[in-house]
Amino acid sequence: MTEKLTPMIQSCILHFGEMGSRWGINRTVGQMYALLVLSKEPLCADDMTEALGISRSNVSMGLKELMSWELVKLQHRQGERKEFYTAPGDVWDIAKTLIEQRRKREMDPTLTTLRNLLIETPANAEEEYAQQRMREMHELIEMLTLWTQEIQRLDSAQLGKLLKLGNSIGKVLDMKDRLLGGKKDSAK
Amino acid sequence: MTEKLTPMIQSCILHFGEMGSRWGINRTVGQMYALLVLSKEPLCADDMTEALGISRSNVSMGLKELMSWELVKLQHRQGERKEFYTAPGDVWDIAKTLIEQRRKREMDPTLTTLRNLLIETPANAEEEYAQQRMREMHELIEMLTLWTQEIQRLDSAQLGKLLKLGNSIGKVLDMKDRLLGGKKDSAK
DNA sequence: CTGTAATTTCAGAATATACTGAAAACTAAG
DNA sequence: CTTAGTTTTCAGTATATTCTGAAATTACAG
Repeated sequence: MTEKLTPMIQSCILHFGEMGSRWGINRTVGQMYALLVLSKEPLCADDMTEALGISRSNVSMGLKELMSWELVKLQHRQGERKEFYTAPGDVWDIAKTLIEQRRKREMDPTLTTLRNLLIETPANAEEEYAQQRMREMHELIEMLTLWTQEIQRLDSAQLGKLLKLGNSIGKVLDMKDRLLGGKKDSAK
Repeated sequence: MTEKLTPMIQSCILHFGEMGSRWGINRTVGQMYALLVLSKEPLCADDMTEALGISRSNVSMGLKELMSWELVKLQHRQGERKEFYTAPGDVWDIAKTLIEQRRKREMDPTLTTLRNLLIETPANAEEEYAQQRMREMHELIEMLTLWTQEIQRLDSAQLGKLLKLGNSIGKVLDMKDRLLGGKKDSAK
């Protein structure tokens, strides 16, 4: 972090670096992405090298990772050999990508594993209990998966509406209760 | 992983170990927790040492971490010096705890940082743009925070209902649209 | 209180992850 | 086809994390 970044922007980049390591991505990749998000203009690899004070090769690997997450867009300029990179302009698009990628990396493999273990016949009482637990986990994770997929469908405009609604989910669930309300107990 | 665990249970434990490292917790802690969740009976530290083939001190540190996440319950048995540990019986309780803890560790600090940066006066056009981005992030993360807090309120029974509803969120959001529908465009 | 079963701590070793510089591999203008 | 600008790869190094055994501490049955 050697160069011409203002303190405000530096702080933000440093923070997302720290947070990055709490998510799957490492510090440097987190910093690179914060830098991209905060920059109005597309940046080339050398810009990032200079701004963050890390090696060119590190930037290259970081970009590779960000690409595999589909978090950056590439810009090819006429008559320029360099590639330029940007983050999507809409923060919600970024969040949706993150949510989807995390689902793919964290939930899908677990669902597969659990499914495979659940088709086995339990050999004893211990395994029977364990399978029951796995069944519950599978059900829950599958539901979370469905939710995240629904969330993918919302575009920014719809999101804006929900935002203005206040604590949307709560209200929306209440509505569900009222609408579906046929069942005699309201379970609250 | 040396002992008397059946292959099925072993596989599950190994998988959650791997996944653990993609979340904040490390492999061993992930394995320990899977072991606890799959065991009907409470386990003591030595049980885990033996089942997972890791050192006693490692188990101790892992338990400390699981306690800090509030993911394990402690059982003190009359006339026994040992402590015994269990995971909550309800998988949804576990998930809620995970969601809440992750919010505390990943979202809250970021909200604080962003808020602090947003009260500063931008020094130039660059900072103005950056602040705009930060404002959007802050708004989005704040909304996600609200959602997770609403989710905390659901108990297992309500969750079961939602589950049976199928792709609940989607339907529920449609309902919202229909209910609130005053606005002339349906934004779909 | 005492003695001992049990847990926790912690310095150092083992392992895993991140980073670098130099060299190889692209790529497109000329 | 050549060549210079640019990106990628990768072996080695630096850093960070995890794990262990031994010692210190705690807790409780007697």
